[in-house]
Amino acid sequence: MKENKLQDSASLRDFFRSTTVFRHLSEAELNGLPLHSVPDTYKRGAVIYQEGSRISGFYVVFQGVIKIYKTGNDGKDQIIRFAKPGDIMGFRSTITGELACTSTRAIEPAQIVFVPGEQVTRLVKTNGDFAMDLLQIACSELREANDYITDIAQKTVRERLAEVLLQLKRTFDWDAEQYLKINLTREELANIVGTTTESVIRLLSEFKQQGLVNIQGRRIQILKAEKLRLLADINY
Amino acid sequence: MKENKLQDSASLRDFFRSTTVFRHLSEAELNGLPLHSVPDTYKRGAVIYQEGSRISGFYVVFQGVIKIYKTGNDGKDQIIRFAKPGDIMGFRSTITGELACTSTRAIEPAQIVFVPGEQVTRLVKTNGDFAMDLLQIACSELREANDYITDIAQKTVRERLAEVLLQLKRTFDWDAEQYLKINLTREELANIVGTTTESVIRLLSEFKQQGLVNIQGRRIQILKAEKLRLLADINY
DNA sequence: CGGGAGATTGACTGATCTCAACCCGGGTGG
DNA sequence: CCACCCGGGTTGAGATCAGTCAATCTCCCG
Repeated sequence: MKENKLQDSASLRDFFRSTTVFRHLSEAELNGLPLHSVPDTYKRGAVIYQEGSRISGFYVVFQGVIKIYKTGNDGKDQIIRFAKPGDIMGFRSTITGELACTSTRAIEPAQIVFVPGEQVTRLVKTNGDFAMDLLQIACSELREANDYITDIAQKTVRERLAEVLLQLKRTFDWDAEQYLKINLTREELANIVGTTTESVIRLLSEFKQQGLVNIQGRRIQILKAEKLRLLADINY
Repeated sequence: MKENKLQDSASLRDFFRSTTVFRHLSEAELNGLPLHSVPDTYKRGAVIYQEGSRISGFYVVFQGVIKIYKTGNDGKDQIIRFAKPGDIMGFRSTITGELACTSTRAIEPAQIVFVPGEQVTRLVKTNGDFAMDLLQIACSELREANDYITDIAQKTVRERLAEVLLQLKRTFDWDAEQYLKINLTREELANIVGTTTESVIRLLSEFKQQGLVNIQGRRIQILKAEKLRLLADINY
C-alpha cells in the first residue's frame, strides 16, 4: 500500500501549514508531527478504518476523496459526509476514546497521513488556538448534522436528491461544462440521500426530463441550479 | 421572569463544580463565572432563544428540561435533543460565531444561567482540560447526531418510535412504576421520531395492545423494554 | 465471447401521510 | 351553574410516495 518518495517533507509541511487544522501550530509544534512520513495510499474502494475499530489518532487526508458512512443493521450504508484534502477523519473517536462510529472508504485514490492521538491531545491542552480550531470543526460538523437530521425527517426523497446535488456541486466543484467533479455510483448517491438505488435513478431521469440536469453515466451536469434550489426547499 | 434569592452563590458554585462542563476550573477561574447571578426562569413553553438569533454565550441549564429543535420550512419542528440540568446550550453558535441553527423552549419549568462567550473562549484558550471537556461534549453530540441520521434514513417509523421510547427512559429516568418522568405531547413525540401526530398515536396504541407499554394520557409506562429493543433494532 | 457489476425499467405493494370528523376535559364567561 | 370553546387526542377512509422484486440492459474486462 505504501509508495515511496511520493512526498518530501517540505511539501507535507506546506500542506499542514496551509490547509489543515494544524495550520496555527508553532514551528516547534509542527516539527512534532510526522512530516517525514510517506502518506499511506489507498485505491478507490479501499477501507481506511471500520466502524467499531479502535482509533488512536487523526487521519489527515492529503489527497483524494473519502466517504464516511455508517452501516445500518440491514447492511445498508448511510453516507454521513465526505473528506477531502485537508480534512481530518477519526477525530471524534480520538477525542472521546470511543470506538469508531463510522467506516471510511476511499472513493478516489487517496493519500492519508496519520497523526497519533497523544500528539493531538497534547496540542489541545497546550495550544489554545489549536483547541479552538478543532472545536470549530466539531461545531461546524454538528450544524451540518442537525440540518441533515431535519432534512431527512421532513423532506421528500425528491427534495433531498435535489439538495444533495447542489451540495455535491458546492463541495466538489465542477468543470467548465458544469459537470460535477465527483464520481459516485447510483447506490452511493442513494446512500447519501437516504433512499434506494431505483428511486435515485427514477428521480435523476425525471430531473433530466425537466432539463434541470444532464446525465452521462456517472457524470452529472447541473443545468438549472436555481430550479433545483426551489425544488429542494419548497414543499408542494 | 426573574425571581430573587432562588439561588445563593454557594449553591451555584456547587452546581458548576459538580455537574457542568466547568467542573474542572480552578477556584480563580470559577470566580470569573456569574456565580452570584440569579438564574433566569422560564415557564413550560417559554422560548430561550430562536433559530437565527445571535448567541453570545453558553446557556447552562440549572433546572428543568429544554427541547432543542429546528423548524422546517413547512413549519414542522424537528426535535434534535433535550437539555437537562448541567447541560449547556448554544455553545455551537458561541464557538463558531454563526447564528443559532436551533430554537430552544422549556418543556418543564427551567432556570438557566448565562455565561458570556468571551469568558468561555478565554477558558478554552487557557485551560486545556476545559477545552478537552468541551471537545468531548461536542464529539459526543456528533456521534448521537450521526446515529440519528442513520436511524431516520433507514428505519421505519415503528422502529424509531420504539427506539425513542427507550431513549426517553434512559435520558429522563422513570418512577417506581416504570412511568417515564417526562411530559410530552403526542406532537412533541412525533417531532422527535420524525413523523406525524396521528402515526404516533396509532403506533402507541399498537404497542399498548401488544403489552409493550401502558399509556395514561401523557404518562407512558415502559412494560417490556427488551421487546421494544427487538422492535427497534431488527428489520422485518 | 462469457461473466459480472452497475444501471434501468416495470409492476406491484404497503407503510405512512393527509384530511376530516369527532371526542374529551378543563377553563371561562354569561 | 351550565353552555361554550379550545387545545390536544383519537379514529377512519383514502391517497400516494417510495420501497421491493424481478427482468433486462449495457458496458467493460479478462
